Amino acid sequence: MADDKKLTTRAQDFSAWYNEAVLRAELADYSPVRGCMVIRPNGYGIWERMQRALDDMFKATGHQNAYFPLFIPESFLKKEAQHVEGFAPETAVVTHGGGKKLEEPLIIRPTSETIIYSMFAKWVHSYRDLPLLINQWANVVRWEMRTRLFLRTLEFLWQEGHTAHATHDEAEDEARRMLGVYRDFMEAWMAMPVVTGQKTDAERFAGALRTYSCEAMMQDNKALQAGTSHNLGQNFSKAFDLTFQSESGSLEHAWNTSWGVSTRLVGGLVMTHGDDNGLRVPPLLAPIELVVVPIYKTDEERTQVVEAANRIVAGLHDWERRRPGRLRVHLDARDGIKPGAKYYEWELKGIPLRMEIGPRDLAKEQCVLVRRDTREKRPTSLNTLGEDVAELLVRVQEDMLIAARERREANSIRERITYDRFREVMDGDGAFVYAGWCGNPACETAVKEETKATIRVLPDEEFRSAEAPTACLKCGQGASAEALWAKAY
RNA sequence: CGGGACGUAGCGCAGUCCGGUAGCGCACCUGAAUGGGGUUCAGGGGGUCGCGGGUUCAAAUCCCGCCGUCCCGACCA
Repeated sequence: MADDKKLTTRAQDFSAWYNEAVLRAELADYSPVRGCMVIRPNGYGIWERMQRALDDMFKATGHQNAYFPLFIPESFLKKEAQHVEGFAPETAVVTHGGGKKLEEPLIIRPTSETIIYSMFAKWVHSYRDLPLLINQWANVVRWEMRTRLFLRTLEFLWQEGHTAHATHDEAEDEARRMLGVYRDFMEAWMAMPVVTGQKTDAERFAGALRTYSCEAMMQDNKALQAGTSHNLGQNFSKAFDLTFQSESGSLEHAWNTSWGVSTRLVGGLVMTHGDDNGLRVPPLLAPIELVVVPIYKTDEERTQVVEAANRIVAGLHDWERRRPGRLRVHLDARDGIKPGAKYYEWELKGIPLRMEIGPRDLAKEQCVLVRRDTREKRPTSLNTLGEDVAELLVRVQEDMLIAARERREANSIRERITYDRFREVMDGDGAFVYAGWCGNPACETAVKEETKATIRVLPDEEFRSAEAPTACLKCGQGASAEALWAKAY
């Protein structure tokens, strides 16, 4: 819809709005291969900043980066029974190489547990080799039936951490710790609040003992599984003979964890913060934090204003040396495009802060700063510009998280709810519903069939309701746990 | 794999019923004016009409076959 200047209204069709927003903000494009996407520089810039921040966090928690092969022998995948059952239906398989049929087909990794733990088995001999903490940045392939830009593509970029530990408790601590790292990242960097907790057996990773996840609420009140962390127990170490000699001399199987987040986060960012004018990117992740738009009529004015703008940008660069990290500022000096058109373009891309500067401003030694999140305009003196910009960026980052959290809570139901009412809610606007679960998988399945909602997680304590639910949402029998029920992407 | 729709310029579409010179909007290029929230005017470039076959003097249009995409279900980070 190149001639339609406004984005589709979210209320009418959030999915249509999402596709439109992603394409028009030039985050991604469709590729010639169905279900795969091309990430454009603007989208990759956001992902790159996510990558860097996460990588720093992984380094700080003692993990090292490594790289493992794209191809996995078919027999490897089959070594862990649940794992192959879970992933076999969605694998891409290479059967020919060099013009000849291969003796053993090669799977294009849907995830790397098998190849990584087969190597861990070579590297680990003693309890002194543990814990082994590895992360890899890679692309993986899962042959999904239905795809959506960023949220579910056949091929996607991600990070997968894989660790080996001497005891169950150490592995459990690691899985929980990395879930916390994800949560911190999503809230502090993405301004995207999440509910953490444990997955039910139905939603557990194929081959894991326990799966933990971060669930974020999108603007259509659906949940997005934004990151997962698994305690794999000894399932893979037994399948790949990953053993070590303990301090007491006995031979034992190691305990593994794995955890990952993907380019799906970029989609989550769009679905959390976007509005009818396009994206809203939190300052910490914005490839450009501040865009300067000069305003002028005549050529003389243009010369004068652009020169002044260049001076101001240089001044900001000078000032920024006192601030950690370089201020990412862009002067949009393109001629022949009216300022209004530039405003729309940068708003569409979600640049958090805009500076408008023209002859009238220069005469008053000021400029106008405009926040993308609230679109609030504020005249600002050029003398204190550095401090004001820095302060505004911090405030925008904070306010976006607060706004997202308020929206989530406004669409959460914690009061006791009947199943009929629950069905109405799920048929209507949807919500995060905190209600009891008896622990019976049959109830979970029945609800999924009837409403398409599932148990997203059994929330961690801090997310649970003040009063523990007493009855199962579906069967009304005694509740053994509180569950977060919602529709999901 | 079941149900529905579509395939015509970079994007969005009209034209198909009723066969007769390949069109529109946006984007792009040139020029001029304009410039504090999506500028205006004038000129211009760009398409084997998804692919293959058939009917016909003549096919985007009718017939047959194939391919592809999107939406709705089952699968999923």
